[in-house]
Amino acid sequence: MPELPEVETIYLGLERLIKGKRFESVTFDVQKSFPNSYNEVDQFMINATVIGIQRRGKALLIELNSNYSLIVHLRMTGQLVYEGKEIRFGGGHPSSSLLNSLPDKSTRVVVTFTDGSKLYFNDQRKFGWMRLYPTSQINSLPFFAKLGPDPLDNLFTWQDLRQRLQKRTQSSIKSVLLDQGVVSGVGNIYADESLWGAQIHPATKVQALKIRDYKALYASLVSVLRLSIEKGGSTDRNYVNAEGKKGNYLEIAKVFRKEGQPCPRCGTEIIKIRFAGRGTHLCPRCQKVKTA
DNA sequence: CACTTGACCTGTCCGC
DNA sequence: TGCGGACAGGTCAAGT
Repeated sequence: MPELPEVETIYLGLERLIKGKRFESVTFDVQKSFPNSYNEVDQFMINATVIGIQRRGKALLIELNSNYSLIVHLRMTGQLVYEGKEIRFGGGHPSSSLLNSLPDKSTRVVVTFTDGSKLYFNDQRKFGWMRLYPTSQINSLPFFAKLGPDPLDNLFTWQDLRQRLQKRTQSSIKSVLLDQGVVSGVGNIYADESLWGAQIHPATKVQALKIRDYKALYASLVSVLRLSIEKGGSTDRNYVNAEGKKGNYLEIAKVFRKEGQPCPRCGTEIIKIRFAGRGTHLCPRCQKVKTA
C-alpha cells in the first residue's frame, strides 16, 4: 500500500521533522522488524545524527553521520510516524489522523532523539522492516542494485518506459508495471489508475502495445503519481504520513476501489477482477484487451 | 529461463 | 455471538 506517492509524502515529512536530529535510544519488539544486533545499534546508530533522507522506489534511506544508513521498507501496513513538540497524539488532539496514542499494539520500533522527539515504526502485519547498513554498501544490496528508474525522475522519458517494458514482451502490462526492476515505485493502486488513464486493459501483452500506448501510459503514470503526491497519497486501510495523517488521493481515484461506480470517462460501471493474483479495477468499455 | 504461485502476517468482513 | 474462510497486496523463494 505505501507506494511511490505515499513514501514520497513520508519522505517530505521526515526531511522537515528529523533531519539534523541525533539518536538517543532505540527499542524494538520483534527482531524481524529490526534485524540488527544490539551491538550494531549501539555502535552505529546511538548518538549518530541524521544527515540526509532519500526515497528510492518504495524504500526510505535515512543517512547517518556514522557512515551507516537506516533503510526502511513499509511493505503493506508499515507506518513511520513522528511525535514531538510540533505533533502529539491522543489527549483530545483533533484528528484527521488514524492514530490515537503511540506506541500502540502494532508498534515495532521506537526511536528517541536527543530533543525528546520520537519516531515510531508501526507495522500491523510485520512484513515491513528497518535495518542499518553501511552507507557504502547500499547500492550493491540486491534490492537496490536491481531497482528500475524512478518514473518521476526528470530524465525519465516515454522512450525509456517503452525500452524497459519491451524487455518483457510476453508479459501482461500490469505485471510488468508492478515489477520494481522495470520501473520503481508503482504498486497495485497506481498500476490500475495509470492503465485506466491510458485506456489499456491490465491483461494486455506488452507486445501488443503501440507507440501511442507507451506515450499515453507514460503521461498517465506521471500525472497520476504527481497528483497523488499533491493529495498526500492514498489511504486504503492504514497508510498515514510522518505526521500520522491520512492521504486523500482515493477520494479522486478513477477506478481503484470504485467498483460498481460509473467510469468518469464513459459512464460504464467499473468492475473489479482478480488478475495476476491481485484485485484489479478497470472500465470494461474504455479498457479492452488488445492483441498484437 | 521466464513467468506464476505461495509464503510471510494480522485484522476485518461476510456468511452460516 | 462465534467461527471459518476469503481478502487485503509488497517482495522473495519456490514451483511450473
